[in-house]
Amino acid sequence: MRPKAKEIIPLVNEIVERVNGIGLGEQEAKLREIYPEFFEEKKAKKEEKKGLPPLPKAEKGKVVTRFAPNPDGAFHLGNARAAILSHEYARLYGGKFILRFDDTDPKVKRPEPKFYEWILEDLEWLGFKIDEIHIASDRLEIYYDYAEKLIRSGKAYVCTCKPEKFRELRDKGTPCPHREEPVEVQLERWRKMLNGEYKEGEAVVRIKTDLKHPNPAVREWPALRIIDNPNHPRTGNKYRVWPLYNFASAIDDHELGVTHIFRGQEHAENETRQRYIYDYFGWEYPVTVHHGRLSIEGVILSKSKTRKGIEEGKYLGWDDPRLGTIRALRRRGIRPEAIRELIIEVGLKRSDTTVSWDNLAAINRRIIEPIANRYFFVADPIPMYVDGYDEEFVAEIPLHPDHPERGTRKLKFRPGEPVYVSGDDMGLFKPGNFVRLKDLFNVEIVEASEDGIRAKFHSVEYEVARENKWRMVHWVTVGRPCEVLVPEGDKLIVRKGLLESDAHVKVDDIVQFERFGFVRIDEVKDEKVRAIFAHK
RNA sequence: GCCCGGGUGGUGUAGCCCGGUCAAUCAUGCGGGACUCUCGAUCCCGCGACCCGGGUUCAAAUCCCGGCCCGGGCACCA
Repeated sequence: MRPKAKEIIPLVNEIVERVNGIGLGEQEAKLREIYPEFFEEKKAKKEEKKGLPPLPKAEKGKVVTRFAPNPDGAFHLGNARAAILSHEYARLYGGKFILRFDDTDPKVKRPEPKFYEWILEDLEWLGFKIDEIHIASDRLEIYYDYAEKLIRSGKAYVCTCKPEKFRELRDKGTPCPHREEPVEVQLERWRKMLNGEYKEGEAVVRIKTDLKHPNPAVREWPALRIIDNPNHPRTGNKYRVWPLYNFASAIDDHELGVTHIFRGQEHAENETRQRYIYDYFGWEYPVTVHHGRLSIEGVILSKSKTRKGIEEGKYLGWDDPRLGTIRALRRRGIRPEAIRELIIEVGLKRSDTTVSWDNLAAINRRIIEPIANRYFFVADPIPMYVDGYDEEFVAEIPLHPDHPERGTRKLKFRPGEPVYVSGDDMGLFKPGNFVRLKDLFNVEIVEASEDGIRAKFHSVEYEVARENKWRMVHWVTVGRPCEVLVPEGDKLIVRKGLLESDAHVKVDDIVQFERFGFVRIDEVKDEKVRAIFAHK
């Protein structure tokens, strides 16, 4: 057919033209009649695409996954990748999903009590069913036990080298003087670590590895260290020997029966380290899936940057609409299903991905479009004085064009009183131009300036506006004060204006301000409304 | 410097393991149109990509070698 494309194209165009001429309902009816399979196929195809690829070595009912955040900051879209994949596969295989707080660094990445709660809250908001919750700081005795076992079996030792000295030896591939000392000596030092005879930085438990491992960074990696006065938010100063990430993770993944691990590719090398422990104990290492880093265009995800911004007063808090934390997305009116869908779409790729906001917005729009009621919000209002219509006129507009059953809202026009239109539409208000005040009537612009617009009534009928292709604008007469916070990259723009008085909105509603965009109602104080912009 | 990983339209993704069915999927975006009292939604049509070079082969996005580019790791952090 291809060589004949030139002849076919006009034919196709003609047919398309004809089909478009017969109206949508009729088109569908006709199609069902002549080609009923089409509808079934379409559905089947969609479902097939949605799913995640099968998980290697996964047995129905036996998959156990976990998500192990450090509660030192709010949960964000980047973390959500590992979390959602873990949870999704647990559900897919009828398995178990574990939340484990990895709060073993009371010093550099200090956990804070509120983040334990927030993470749980955010996961629940995302629709997670959490089967078990564990907190690493409750489990120190368990880590101690395993550490001692490793020391006894000569697989680990207590090293009291100065860090710089140790690094030097390690890089050369030579053992440090403590490595080969007898077990009794090691155990004695281990006791000294626990009872406080060594101070912070003076001793560390190391796991024996291949001294010639090509990557010096995995050689003789540290498993537990001392922290003086940890003042841990959950255990205070009860414990001063704390496991490092690799040790605690390795032990817990085994102890909790984790079968599949999802984590960022930055952890690939940690797996090599952790495997030593599995080998020493003869355990089977879980199946691991490494994914790339997920970021979203123009949104800040980094915990340290966020914290700094908050401290400097640049951000309103962890849920500032400019941020990529889950609470910030929620505050903007992004639905959990949209986040889940996005992450499933991005999938298991190992390369880093930066998705565009458009992409998330498109998914979210599809979800909220049917639920969001419509209202008129006039940003930067400008009065328009209309001559030539001397009666009161009540415009009754459906709350949602596709759902008349939800009822209507009423906007009243009173002769002699101005209607307010948006400064954003100034380009349409040129003398001699015609515009339609949506659901009210058509006017001709007589004069226009930033201070006010004079217009002349033309006609009521919508059809007149449509035939002439006149543009349509939204408007209010009396409105309640309303501001919309619009995140734009690093800036948070405040749009002030008037919201139609018949808008009975409450906090958490996701609505559409017509011709402005979808917003979530953030606060309603007396008459005043604050909303946060989600997307067009 | 040393050690991993990755490069498919503007963006994201499928395909790569097991070479042909790929003149390459789907979504988003962009352009055009239909419909509609929103510049929204819906529907239709269109645009646009296999990092580069070599090799193997009848046949390469897919296998091999080399190069380039981009991420990540190299903490007594997680």
